[in-house]
This record gives sequence, structure tokens and C-alpha cells, in this order.
Amino acid sequence: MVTVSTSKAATRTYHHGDLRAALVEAGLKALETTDFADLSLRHLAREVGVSATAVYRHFPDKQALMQALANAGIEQLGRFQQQAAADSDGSADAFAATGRAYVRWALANPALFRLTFSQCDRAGQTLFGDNLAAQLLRQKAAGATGGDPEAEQRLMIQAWAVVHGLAMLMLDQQLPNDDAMIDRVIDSATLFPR
Amino acid sequence: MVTVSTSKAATRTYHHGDLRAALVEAGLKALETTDFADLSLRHLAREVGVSATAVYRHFPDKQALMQALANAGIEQLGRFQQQAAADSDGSADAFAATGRAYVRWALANPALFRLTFSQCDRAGQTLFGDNLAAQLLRQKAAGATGGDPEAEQRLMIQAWAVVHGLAMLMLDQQLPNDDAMIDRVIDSATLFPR
DNA sequence: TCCTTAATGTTTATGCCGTAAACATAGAGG
DNA sequence: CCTCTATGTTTACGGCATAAACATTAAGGA
Repeated sequence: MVTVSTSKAATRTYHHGDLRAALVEAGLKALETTDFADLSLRHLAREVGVSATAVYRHFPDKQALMQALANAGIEQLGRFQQQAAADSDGSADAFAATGRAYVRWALANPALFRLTFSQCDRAGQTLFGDNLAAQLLRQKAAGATGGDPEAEQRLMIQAWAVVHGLAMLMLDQQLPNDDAMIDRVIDSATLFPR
Repeated sequence: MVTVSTSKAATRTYHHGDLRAALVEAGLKALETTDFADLSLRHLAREVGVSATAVYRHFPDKQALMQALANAGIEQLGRFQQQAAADSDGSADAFAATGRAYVRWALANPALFRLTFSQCDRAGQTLFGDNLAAQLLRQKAAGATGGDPEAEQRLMIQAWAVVHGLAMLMLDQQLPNDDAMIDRVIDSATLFPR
């Protein structure tokens, strides 16, 4: 099951092979069915077939494992958005596509999405510091405001807030999880009129 | 310290007097300095001066106490918004005022705000089912869309998502916690043009 | 007045958790 | 071949949520 790329055959040895990667993988799998608050190091260790404290050879503490999972989440979300932008070829509205991707990914990966946001401040990372969506967003906002930097910043924040808020409210069951509604809400014509 | 209204004098007796209320109060106080994930029944019990398991005479489990705290949060937020609307007298823009109040309350009560949202789905409650802000919001959206129900719904959701997303992103340190920015982003003229 | 009873506490116990410390194993390089 | 280091395991500790059995008290009927 958890065969790792480094070892040729998955013979059960004393040493695991790539325990760190296996733990992250197990964590991501667990997050598919479990809220991140209920993640347990001992459970992941069991899942991977290793003693409870082996984890500490690869992570200083639980928080560090969570951080690694959060980083995996950031990467996944980024790739998903990039793919969405690429699929909206013809330069239709790549930016709106990244917004829809953001919400859809969040709904498809609720626990990982929440974990990602609850951890990325501790890493000093900003989720949208320098990724594709941020580039498109800044570009769009600059075009819509014609040089007013304050208005440009406001538009960027509004756009991100709408997407993030929509994802959160749907995740928290405050809004029905309606795919068509996502499209309507995110339609950039509303936020960036004319 | 934790004197309760039911008993005349706060003599230390075997029975507490109003343990349930005291626990909720202690929980709210704890949330001023502690993330809700780190709340502990034992800690609250200690705080109130009662044995760890006494909690179970008033709440079936931890989740139920959290729910009670979340309900207190909903009420507090609602009152805060109502006050904000009332203070914006002259019928200026009461709706925008409730939006600003939403974000400011979230930033002032981060742990309680998060707890509230993480719990209100389990109670089957929708945070904005039937409160003041929802009334103002619907009214505003109806006026701006002139009878198109789909557009009206979209506007309402957009407005709520902006406010909620802004609060979340600021809480999660993804955006600088800038008071003036809150005002600019929430300025209803942007979401409800002309 | 006394006795019962229900509400509300306490004590004790179980099994999970994160984590520290001491020990075991195995693979790599001299 | 031998030792060193990376990476496992065992054992132990205190904290947690929670269950079960027991204690105290206030209230109300005999």
C-alpha cells in the first residue's frame, strides 16, 4: 500500500525507507475523511505501520507535521488553479477561472483547506503572495482602476474576500453548496464592472 | 469573583448555585486569550472551582458546552451589529454599518468568532437566517436589482461573502488588519453601484 | 419533625493523546 | 570488519474527555 519510491521492493524492514513522505501522505489521506482537529500522530503512525514516537525523527512536533500538510495543501490548490486557468484557454477569463477553482477546491478538500489556512500564518507565508492567481488578480485590478493604487488594492482585496468568504460560508453550511451559484457570484463582471 | 445571581451570599457551598452559567462565562473569558481548539473542560472546571466531571451535570459532552459558547457568540455579534446600525442614525447606511461591525467584532473576538462558525452548522442554525443584518441586506439587494430574484440572491451572497472573507483573511493574517481598509472594502457603493 | 428523593456535586478509573528519554538496529564509510 | 549515525522501538509521564459509583444538599410530603 504505502510503497515508497526510494526502496526497490517493499520488504518490511526495521527502517521504513521514507517515513516522512509516508506520514505526509497518510495525513493527506486522513484529511479526506477527518477534520484536521481530530488528526492524531499516533493514528498516522499506526497507519504507516510504525511506532508512535517514530514521528519525532522527522518532525519536531505535531505542529510541524501539520505545517507540512498545509504546505502540500497550498501546492495542490495552486496547481488546481493553474490548471483551471490553462483550461480556460482563448484567454477568456482566466482570472475568474482561478476564483472558481479556489472555491471548488475548498469544497472538495474541506479539511485540508481549513488546515492550510489555519497554519499558513505560522509559516509566515501568505497564501497569495506570489502565485498565478495573484498575478492575474493584480493585472485585472490595475486594468479596472487605471492607475489609482488605493482603488486597485481595494479591488484585489474585495475579489479575494468574495472568493474566500464564499468558500468558507459554504464549507460551514451557511450557504447551500450550489455549483451554479459559485459561477454567478464569481462572475468577474460584477466586481469589475464596465 | 464568580458570584451568581441566584444565591444571596457567595458562601462556598457544596452546590455551586449556577454552575452552567459560570462555565459558559468562564469559557467566554478563556476565549479572550485562548484559541478554541485549546479549550479544556478540566481547565474551565478548575477555573470555576469545581471538580472536572461536574461539567457533565450540565452538558452531555464538551461539544455541548462549545455549542452554548457559540450561541453566546451569535447573540453578542447580533447585538453589536444592531448597535452599529442604530449608531449610524439619520438612516445613512445602516447596512454598511452592520458589515463593518461584523468584521470589527470578528477581529475583536477571534476565538469566539471562529468557534461560532465552526459550531453553528451542528446546531442547524444559520448565522444570518433572521437577524437585523439579513433584513437590511435583503432590502438593499431588492432595491438594487429591481425584482430579479436571482440577481437579488447573488448580491446578498456576494455582500455577505465579502464581509466574511475579509474577516477570515484578516484573522488568518493573510491581510493586514487595517481599519481603514475595512471601511473602503465594505463601502456599499462598490457592491451596489448606481 | 423526619424521611425520602432528585439535583448536583466528588472520586476513581479507563483509554486516548503529545511528547521526552533511553535503548536497539541497520546501513554506510573508514 | 568496525564504528558511527540515522532512524527506529520501548517505556514513562502528565493532560485530556468521559463513564461509573458514591456523597451532599435542598425541598417536599408523611
